[in-house]
Amino acid sequence: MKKRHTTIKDIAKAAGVSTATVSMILNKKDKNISQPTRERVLRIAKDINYIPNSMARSLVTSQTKTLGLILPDIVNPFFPEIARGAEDRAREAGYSIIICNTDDNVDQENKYIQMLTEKMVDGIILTHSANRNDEMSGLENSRIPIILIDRDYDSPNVLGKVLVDNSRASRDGVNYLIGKGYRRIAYIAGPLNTGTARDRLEGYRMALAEKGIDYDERLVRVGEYRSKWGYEAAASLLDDGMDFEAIFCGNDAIAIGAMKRLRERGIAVPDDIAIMGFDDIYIASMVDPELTTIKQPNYSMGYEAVNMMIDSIQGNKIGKRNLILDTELVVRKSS
Amino acid sequence: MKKRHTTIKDIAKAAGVSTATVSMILNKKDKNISQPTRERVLRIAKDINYIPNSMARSLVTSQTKTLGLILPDIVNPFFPEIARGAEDRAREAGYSIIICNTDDNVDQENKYIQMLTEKMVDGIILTHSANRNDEMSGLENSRIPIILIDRDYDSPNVLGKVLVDNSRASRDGVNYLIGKGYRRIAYIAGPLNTGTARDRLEGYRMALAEKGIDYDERLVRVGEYRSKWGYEAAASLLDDGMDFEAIFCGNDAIAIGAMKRLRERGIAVPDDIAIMGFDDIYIASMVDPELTTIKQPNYSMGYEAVNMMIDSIQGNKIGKRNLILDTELVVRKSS
DNA sequence: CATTCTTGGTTAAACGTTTAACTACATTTA
DNA sequence: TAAATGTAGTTAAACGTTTAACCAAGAATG
Repeated sequence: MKKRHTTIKDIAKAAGVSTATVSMILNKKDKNISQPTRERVLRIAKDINYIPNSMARSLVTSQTKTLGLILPDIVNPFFPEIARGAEDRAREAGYSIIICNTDDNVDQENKYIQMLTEKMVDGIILTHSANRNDEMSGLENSRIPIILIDRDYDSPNVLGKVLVDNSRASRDGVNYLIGKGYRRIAYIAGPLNTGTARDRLEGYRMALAEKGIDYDERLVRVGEYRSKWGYEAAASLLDDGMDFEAIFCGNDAIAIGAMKRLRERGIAVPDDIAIMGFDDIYIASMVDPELTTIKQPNYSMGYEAVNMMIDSIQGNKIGKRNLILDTELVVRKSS
Repeated sequence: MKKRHTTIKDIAKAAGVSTATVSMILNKKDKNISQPTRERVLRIAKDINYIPNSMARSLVTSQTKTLGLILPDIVNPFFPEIARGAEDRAREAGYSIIICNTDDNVDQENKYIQMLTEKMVDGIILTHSANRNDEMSGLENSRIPIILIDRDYDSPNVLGKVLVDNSRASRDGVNYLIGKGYRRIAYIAGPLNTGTARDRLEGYRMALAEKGIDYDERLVRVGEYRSKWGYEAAASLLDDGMDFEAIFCGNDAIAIGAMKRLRERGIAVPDDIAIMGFDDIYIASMVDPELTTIKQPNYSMGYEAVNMMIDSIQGNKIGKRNLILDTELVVRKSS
């Protein structure tokens, strides 16, 4: 009593036509099929509740209508919106998305690329985890098209990129702070083995340089993209007796951690010290005071990456394409 | 110049054996294959960088090693952990996960079930979106195994459930508040067409009843699971001139919204009014004051659901199985 | 009226695996 | 020594589609 699914053959038999005919009708490649036949076949298909088997189809067309989405960790509030944007565009185009969490582990990433290759996905959207010291990444010898998202990386294998200009965004943010009159601005950075952290730090330095403010490296702390780090770094800045009027943070998580510590020390934000984040994660508008930050277009990144992928799959070989999306300064209460 | 992948046939030819032999070796069903042959085949497979085509395999085995995960919205901070738990267990077992966002739209859910069926996933993990007025749900005539998560629903088609006892958890939470001496406790509920909201409200009433506190319906507001609703409901409670010492909220989002409004009105939490949430989302520990709440085991829910699914796929037909996971009262500063 | 087009299909191969059934030979066992 | 068992494979069908190539008969064209 093996559960057999109804197939195109069943329809063919019931309708008294060949499977080819059925296939053509179901795929609307039916210019030369008579109306009565078409209707009969469609009717029967509906009656027996026919569901196509896309494995079989994929085997012959070598298209799975499936995309892989590899990112560090869906639990990190930065990524769900990306995933959602990706999924939305995918659905519109009839694609589905397999999701993979790497925890920024290159080995894991490589395994996933391999797995997705076996599953014959039509493309991969990748937030690449390679650190600078990249041992040969699986990205390099993948045979399926890859679009990079959020993090830049150079490889002949990537077909496109969707990024933001972190350095510029960061510069704009610091400029805003300077414009508000703050001069001594501390910076709590993320890990410098990531390109985003390097670029953001560079933007910070550029902004200072442009306004003729000296770069004081004692005001800069390098760590991780986590609120725990912000919490620690803020303490260390205070304990070192630095004087500063504002803290620009590598991302919102850091900012929130820092704010927490300042609050514990009885320092008022923004009256005593202003705080600025980066990302505009969901939480940013809910903390007290609401966080001024630089909004990354996460949803759009996901959406556009998939869009680019689909464009390219459908043969509009636009060649290598890079998309730089705009960030937006979101002024709230913390500055 | 069509891009052809290397197949098992290429290996077979190069090794001078049949494809069956290669297949057996690659799948470790190779009891009666000689060691030299085995080594030769493996060698060649590696050399030509062979990658199996799982479409072809799936077609014959009718197993895709893929699971569908249908949930309302991955952007809602409640769900990423579930997704992560699911993905982690899936990966351990060699499965991958297709993710689907329904926005609590039953039509969308049905379309996804259909799509996943076409893709021949081995199972579906579903946070069901049906409201009470459920027009025939696609769940009912799916032919693939379904495991329900977070939201209960009765259907012969579901193979198992992973839930928490919302009513009990809620009762425990309110009991805690009562234990702390609060008597007049308001309740800001989620939408009562969801089972979770109904159960949580019931728990609230039970706790009151047990301690002989009158249920005052003017202290109860019903709305949505969003912080905006908490923000509005808090205002309405205050504006109606109700007196109360604590607010128990249907979830953390509501609680955060309510806290925001109280702050704006200059009401101190917890000194003037205590607040308690439900879920323990990531943000809960970052707001000020940190939110006392009831932790749902989201990661475990995802993990266990997939685990149950895999168990059942692998033939350990344990029959219909329901798993009720424990919640945990997390006492922080807001109460 | 012979030819070409159109209409309405059919046939059969192909996609890349897995797997049940078979073979051929060598070795054990009764 | 005949039968059974073990070893090392091979053959071929099957999974459910798609699609290029073919076909037959009537309609239109020159």
